[in-house]
Amino acid sequence: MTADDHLILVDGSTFIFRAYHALPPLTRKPDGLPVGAVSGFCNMLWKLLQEGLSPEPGDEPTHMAVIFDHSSKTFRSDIYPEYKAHRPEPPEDLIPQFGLIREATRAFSVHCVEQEGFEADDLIATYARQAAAAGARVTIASGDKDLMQLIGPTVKMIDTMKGKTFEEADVFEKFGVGPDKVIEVQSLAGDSVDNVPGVPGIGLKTAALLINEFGDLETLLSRASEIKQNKRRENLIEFAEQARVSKQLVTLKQDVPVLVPVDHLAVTEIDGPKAVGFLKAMGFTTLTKRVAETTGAELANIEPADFQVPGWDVPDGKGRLSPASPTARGVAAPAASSTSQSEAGDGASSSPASGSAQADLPAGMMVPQTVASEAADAARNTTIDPSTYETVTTVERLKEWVAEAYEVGTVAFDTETTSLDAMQADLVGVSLATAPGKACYVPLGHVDGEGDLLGGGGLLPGQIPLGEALAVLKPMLEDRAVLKIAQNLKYDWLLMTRYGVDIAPFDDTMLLSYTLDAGKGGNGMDELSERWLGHTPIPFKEICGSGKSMITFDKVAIDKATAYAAEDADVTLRLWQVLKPRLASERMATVYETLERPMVPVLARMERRGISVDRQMLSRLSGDFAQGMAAEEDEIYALAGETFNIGSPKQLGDILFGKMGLPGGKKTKTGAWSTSASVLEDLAAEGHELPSKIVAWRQLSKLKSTYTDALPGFIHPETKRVHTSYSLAATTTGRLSSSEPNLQNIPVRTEAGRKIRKAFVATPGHKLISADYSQIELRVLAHMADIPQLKKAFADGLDIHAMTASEMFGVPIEGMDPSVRRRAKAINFGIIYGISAFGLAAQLGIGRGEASDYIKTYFERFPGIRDYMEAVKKEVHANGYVTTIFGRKAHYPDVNTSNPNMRAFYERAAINAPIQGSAADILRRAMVRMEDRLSHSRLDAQMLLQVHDELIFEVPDAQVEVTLPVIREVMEKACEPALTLSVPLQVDARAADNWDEAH
DNA sequence: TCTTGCCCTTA
DNA sequence: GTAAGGGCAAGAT
Repeated sequence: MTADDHLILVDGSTFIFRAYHALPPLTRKPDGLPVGAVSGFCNMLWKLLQEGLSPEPGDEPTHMAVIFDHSSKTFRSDIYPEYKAHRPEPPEDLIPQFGLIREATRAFSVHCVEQEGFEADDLIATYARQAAAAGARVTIASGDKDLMQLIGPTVKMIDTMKGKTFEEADVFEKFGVGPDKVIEVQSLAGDSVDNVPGVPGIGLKTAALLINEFGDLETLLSRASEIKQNKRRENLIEFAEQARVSKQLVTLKQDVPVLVPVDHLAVTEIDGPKAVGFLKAMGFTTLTKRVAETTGAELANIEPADFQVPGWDVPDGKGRLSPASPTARGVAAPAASSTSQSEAGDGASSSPASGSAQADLPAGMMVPQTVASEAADAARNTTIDPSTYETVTTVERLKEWVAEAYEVGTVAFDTETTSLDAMQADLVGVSLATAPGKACYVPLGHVDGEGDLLGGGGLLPGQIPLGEALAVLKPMLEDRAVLKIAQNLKYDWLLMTRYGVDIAPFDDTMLLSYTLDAGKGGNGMDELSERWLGHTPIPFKEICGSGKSMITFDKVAIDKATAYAAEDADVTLRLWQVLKPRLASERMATVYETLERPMVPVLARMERRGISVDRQMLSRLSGDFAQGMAAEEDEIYALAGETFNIGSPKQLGDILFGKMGLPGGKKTKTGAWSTSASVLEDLAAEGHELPSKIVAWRQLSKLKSTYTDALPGFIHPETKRVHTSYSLAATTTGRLSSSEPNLQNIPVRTEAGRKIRKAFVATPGHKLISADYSQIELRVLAHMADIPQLKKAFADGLDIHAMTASEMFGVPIEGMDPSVRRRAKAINFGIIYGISAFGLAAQLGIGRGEASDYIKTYFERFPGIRDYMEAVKKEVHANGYVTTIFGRKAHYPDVNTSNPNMRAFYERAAINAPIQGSAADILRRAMVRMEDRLSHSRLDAQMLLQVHDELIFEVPDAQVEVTLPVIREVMEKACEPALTLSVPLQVDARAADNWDEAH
C-alpha cells in the first residue's frame, strides 16, 4: 500500500442494523425467508460502489473491505464481563440474514473480513493505522461514534445513511476534544448502549471540560483532589478504577494480528453475473435489473445462485421469484375503499410505496433524493449565508421587493415581534424571500437597545414608518396572485389581522411537514432546516439571549436582526420548495388542503375571540381551596407526627413507607416508592387514614395551583378574556393541543373541579353552547372494523356499554347490574387504546388472568375487532405508518424495534391512531365548515373552543334556539360528502350561562 | 437557572 | 392500555 492508495473500510454491523431497523420487514415470496436487512444492505453497498465515497475525481478507492463482528465474545468481556451485556439478542428474523449479508458482500466482489476474538472496530482500527502509516487515505463508512477516535489528517469517517462526513472538526463538535482525546472523554462519560460504566455524574460535556483542563485521564485522576465541586471530586476518586477499565473498553486495538493483510484488500472488478445471480435468488427485482444494466450482465440468462439457508428451500428461479409485497395493505380499506372519497381521495388504500415496483426499497425509508424537483435541489444545494441579506430602509426598496413577489408569484413571509403570544405581540419587522438566498428584512419597530430607564427607547433611524410599510405590504399579502409561504402561519396570520391584514392565499411549511411526516419528529423550523437543508439557522438565543437577561426583538440591533429574520424567510422558502412537491407525489394534497390549511384562519379567529372567565369567582375559589388544604394539612401533620412538604413525593414516601411502615406497592422508574393516587387509594381501602387525606389535599392543591391561581394570569389586559393557543401540529394522531393556558383539561369529573368550569361564562346577553359528539371514537371503530352488532346498536340508539356487557356476559340490558356495565365500559375504552391484559387489570382492579379472560370473551363475541387490530399491526410493521378514514398518516418509525415492550407500545399506539385520528379529522371538517354555515344562516354564534369531541360557542340569547340545530347538523354531517359512515354520528348540544351547565 | 421526575387534569 | 399540557420538588449547573 502506498501514499496514492485509498482504503475504504465498511463497518458491516452498522450497515446491518441500520438496514434492519430503518426498513419494514420483507420476506422472500416462495418460502418466507426474511430478507429485509439483506435488501437494505445490498442497496447501500451498491450505492457505495456506484457513487464511491469521495466526490473528488482521482480519489476512487483502491482498496475496500466490509468488516464484520465475528462473535460477541472478545477480549473486552474478559476485562469487564458486563461489557455490552445489556445488548438484547438480535431479533429472530435477523439471524438468518447475517450469513446472507456476507454472501451478498462476496457476490458484489467485495472483501469480507472478520476475525475471532476481535470486534469489527478493532480490525478497522488496525487496517486504518496500517494504511495511514503507509500514507494512504482511509475512509471509514460507519455510524458508530466509537470509531471517531481513529479520525486524523488522512482518515475520515462517513455516515452514508445520513450522508454526513466527519473530519477532525466534527469530532470536536461531538466530543469537545480532538480525535486523540476521544477515548479519554469516553472513559469518563461512559456509554449506556455498550454498558461502559464511566464515572457517575459525568456526561459528555463535563468530561470534555475536564480533559481540556487536565489533558488526559491519568493526569486528571492523579490530580482529582484539586476539583472544586464536591460530588464530582468524590466520584472521580471513588470510581477512578472504573474509569481506567472504561478506557480499556473504549480504546480500539490497533495491532490486531490480522489474518488478511491490508494489501490483499485491493478492489477487484465486479463480477456481474455473480451479483445478478445472488440478487435473483433473493428476489430483489428492481436492484437485479439495475445491477444487470450497469454491469452488462445478461439478465435473462442468469440462473439464481444456488446456496443453502438452513430451514429455507432454494427457490427454483423460474420466474416465480418476485419481491414480497407488504401483506397488510388496506387495513382500513373496507371502509375507505367501499365508500366514495371525492374530497379525500388519497385514502388508506393508496400508499405510493406499496404499489410501486420498488418493493426492495420499501416504504418508510427516507429517501429525500427521490422526491427532489429541480427547485428542491436548488433549495438544498445553494448555500445559506445570512451576511448577504438586504435590510430594507426605504419605501422605494420595499416596493421593489413587493414587485419582485408579484413577478415570482410566491414569497416567503415572516414577522418579528416582541412576544411569542400573538395576542400581545407588537410588530417589529417583517422579512421576505423570493428565491433561495434572496431575502430581506424590513425593520419597522426597532428601538435603542442601550436605553435604560433614563434615555433611549426611541425608534432607531433608517426604518420605514409602520403605516407606510403596511400600506405597501397589505395589497400584496391579500392578493390572490401571490402565494404567501410561512412557517406556523397561524401566529403571523393572527398578528397581522390585528394590524388589519388578512393574509391569503398561503402555504404553511409546518403543516406541510406535519401532513407528510407526522410522527417522524418535530415540525419546528430549526428541526426541519436541519433535516431537509442540512443547515442550522441562527438560534434565537444567540440574538435575544435567554432566561432573565432575554431581550425583546425590538431591542436587537438591526444588522443582527436582518441576518436572523431574513434567514428565517429564506429557510422557509427552501423548505417549501422541498416539501410542497412531495404533497402530490405522496398523494397527501387533499389531506393538506381539506384538513390542515383551512384550519389556520379558523383557529386564529377562535384564539382571537377568547373566552370570558369570572376572575372574582376564581379568586374566591382559590381561597376556599386554600382553607380546605390548611384543614387537611393539620390532620396530615398530626397523623404523620411531624410537618413535612406534602407536595414532595420523596418526603411523603419516607413518611408513609419508612416512618409509618405501610406496605409499599409500585415503584417508580427511578426505584422510589410510588405515591400515586392509585397506590394511596389502595392503602385507604385497607383502612389507613393518612393516604386518603393526602389524596384530598392533592386534589385541592392541583385545582388551586393549576387553575384558580394560574388562569387569572392569562386574562388579556385589553380584551379581559382568556386566549388559548392551539397547536395544529403537536400530536401524531391529528388532534389539536391547547396551551398557555391549556383549555382542554379544565376539570369536570369532581364537584370541586366543576366549580372552576362554572367560572367560564358567557358575556352578558349571551349564552355558551356546548356541543359534543357522543361516543365518536367507538362509532368510528364500528365503521372502520365493520362490526355488525356495534353498527346496529348505534343505529338503534342503544346504550353501547350495556349492549357490550349484554353480548359478553349474556345478561339482558334491562335491569343490568351497574358493575357489569362498568366492566364493559372499561373494555370498550381498552379496545380503543389497543387493549392489554395488564392495562385492563389495572383499570378494573382485577387479576391479569381474569382480565385476559374478558378480552378473550370480547374477541369471541366481536371477532371483527380482533381482525382489525391484527391488520393494523401488520400494516404498521410493513409501512411504518397507519392512516385515518380521511387519509391522514400517523408514522411510527421505530415500531420494528427488537425491544418487545417498546414494540407492543407502538402497536397499541398504531391501533389507537386511526380511531383517535379519524375522530379528529371529523372535528376538523366540522370546524372548517362551521363559520360559513352560521353566517349563511345569518347567525352570530362565535366558535370559541375545541376540546377533542366538543365545540364551545358564544351565542346571543335570542338566537340560541335557532343556532342549536345548525351546529348539530354541521357536526353530524361532517363526513359528507367525502364519506358516508355506516354509523350515525350523534351530537348533544346545550346552552347555559356557564360552561359547566352547558356541558 | 435549567432539566428531570412525579403526579394530575382532560378527551 | 391511547393522546395531550403543566405545576412543583429536587438535583445539577
